[in-house]
Amino acid sequence: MVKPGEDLRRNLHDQFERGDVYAPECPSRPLLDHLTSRWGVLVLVLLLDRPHRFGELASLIGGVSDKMLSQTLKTLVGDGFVTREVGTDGPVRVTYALTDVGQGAAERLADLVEWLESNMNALVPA
Amino acid sequence: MVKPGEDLRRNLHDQFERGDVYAPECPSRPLLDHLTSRWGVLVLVLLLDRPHRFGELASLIGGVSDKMLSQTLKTLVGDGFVTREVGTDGPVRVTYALTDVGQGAAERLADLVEWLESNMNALVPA
DNA sequence: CACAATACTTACCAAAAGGTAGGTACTAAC
DNA sequence: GTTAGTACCTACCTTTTGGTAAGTATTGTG
Repeated sequence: MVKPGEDLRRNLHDQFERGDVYAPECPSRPLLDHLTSRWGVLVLVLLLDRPHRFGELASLIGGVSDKMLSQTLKTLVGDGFVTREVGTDGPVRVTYALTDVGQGAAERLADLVEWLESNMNALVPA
Repeated sequence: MVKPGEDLRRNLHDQFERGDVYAPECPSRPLLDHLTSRWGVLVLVLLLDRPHRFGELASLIGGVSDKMLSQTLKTLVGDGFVTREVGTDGPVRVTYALTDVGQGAAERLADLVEWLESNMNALVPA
């Protein structure tokens, strides 16, 4: 029984005790999209090493624009993969770090990235 | 020394003995994009179980259109992650399977997906 | 020969992602 | 007060992604 005014998110959460990425309406779908987004992967893997400031990420990730980086970070923070901390004293300094869940995801993404970097040559020359 | 007519792909391959996804021109970048594409992930994880036919993939992956599925498969075949085999006898039957490299990638993606399906509830309710 | 099934492809359109350039807000240093 | 640095945001535009619907090619069945 679902009352019309009730929170849809809550219903989905109840409906999928364990996620199923093959179900189009499962909340894990957007999460997977964010984790595997073009810039999201690269950000998360960098944060696995240590927390980074915005400008550090921007210069380490070749080809990313300010706009995309800030958008990507906002999404990851919103999902709960990353924390955003603003330095109180001095000029503007924002540091991004992994949450506990973010750490779990980032480890698996780093595994994929490292595998790809090692095995790239088995793919490209073909 | 690079002659104008020479194969750019070859140069890039020489240049990056080991891939570096943080370098914008590294060939690993597009490969990572294909591996982590919306439908690519789901296809590869399914193929980890066993080879599948086009129609099977279409019905197992909720929400994918024929067009996107065939485009995704074409890309994965082109990269060398997946093989495409057409049955010689009888009506049209096409079977997709992982290559050896595809297997390596798919295992890592499956790891990520399974982690996400288990940890989804630590993220969504927040 | 008509019809169904499978695996596509094509044309058309809408939405999302992404780039560039410029602007903003805050602070510190000169 | 002016300038520089950091971390953004906004408007504008192009490219890519993705959906729908229709059509194609091949083969087997009746």
